[in-house]
Amino acid sequence: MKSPEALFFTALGDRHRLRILNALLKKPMSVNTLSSSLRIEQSNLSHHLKCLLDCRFVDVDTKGRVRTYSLSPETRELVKSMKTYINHYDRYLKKCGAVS
Amino acid sequence: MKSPEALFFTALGDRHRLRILNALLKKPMSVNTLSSSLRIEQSNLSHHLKCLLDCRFVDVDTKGRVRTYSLSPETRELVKSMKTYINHYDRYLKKCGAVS
DNA sequence: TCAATATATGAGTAATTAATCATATATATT
DNA sequence: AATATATATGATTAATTACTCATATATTGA
Repeated sequence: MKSPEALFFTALGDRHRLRILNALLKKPMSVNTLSSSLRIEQSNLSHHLKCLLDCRFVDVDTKGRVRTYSLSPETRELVKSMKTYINHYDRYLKKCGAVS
Repeated sequence: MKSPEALFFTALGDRHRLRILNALLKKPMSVNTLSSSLRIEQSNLSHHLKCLLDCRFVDVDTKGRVRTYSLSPETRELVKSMKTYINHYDRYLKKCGAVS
């Protein structure tokens, strides 16, 4: 079983989940809105949202049958501070053959 | 193909690679030393080191046939600042069924 | 030069993670 | 109550990533 550290990075190391976080950085959104604006199929999206919610990277607010997801305040900070680091490694990352 | 962001997290989202970075946080080490102290088989270790080196998470210094790996200064900062975030999500991470 | 030591690499296999599909649940509307 | 809409979930399959094994390369010392 993975360590919390590895789980943390694994949970964030997915294209769709990062797109979701970036979208929520702008404003809270329902599943439907996320699905159509990011072009991620509903069921697939729900699985990713579950992962993000389980880890508390996002919060959710339910109104009737609409569920609106938002970034948790900590995650907002995290995502922003990550960007500066990623910027630094950016041009090297694609050279790592181990991950693709 | 993955975005630089996703590559960044994927490269870090591996148990062994994180153990390597944590070990190098203390002091630079040769492949041999890393292999025996972390109990990672030599060839497997080399593959992980290649990944970390390609991404410039580590630097290497070659003296004869001994190659000594060290944390790049940026990575030292990164690893430390990550720990505070990970601490916050720690108890939730294990609940994410999507990754194991 | 030959053997030994340290490390790296490529290819194949195993393990993990993501996507898909069918279906379930819950709420709202008629 | 019946239907429609929004979202979630479990199981299967597809894709990605890690591990292993055999072998390669490079350096050192006899």
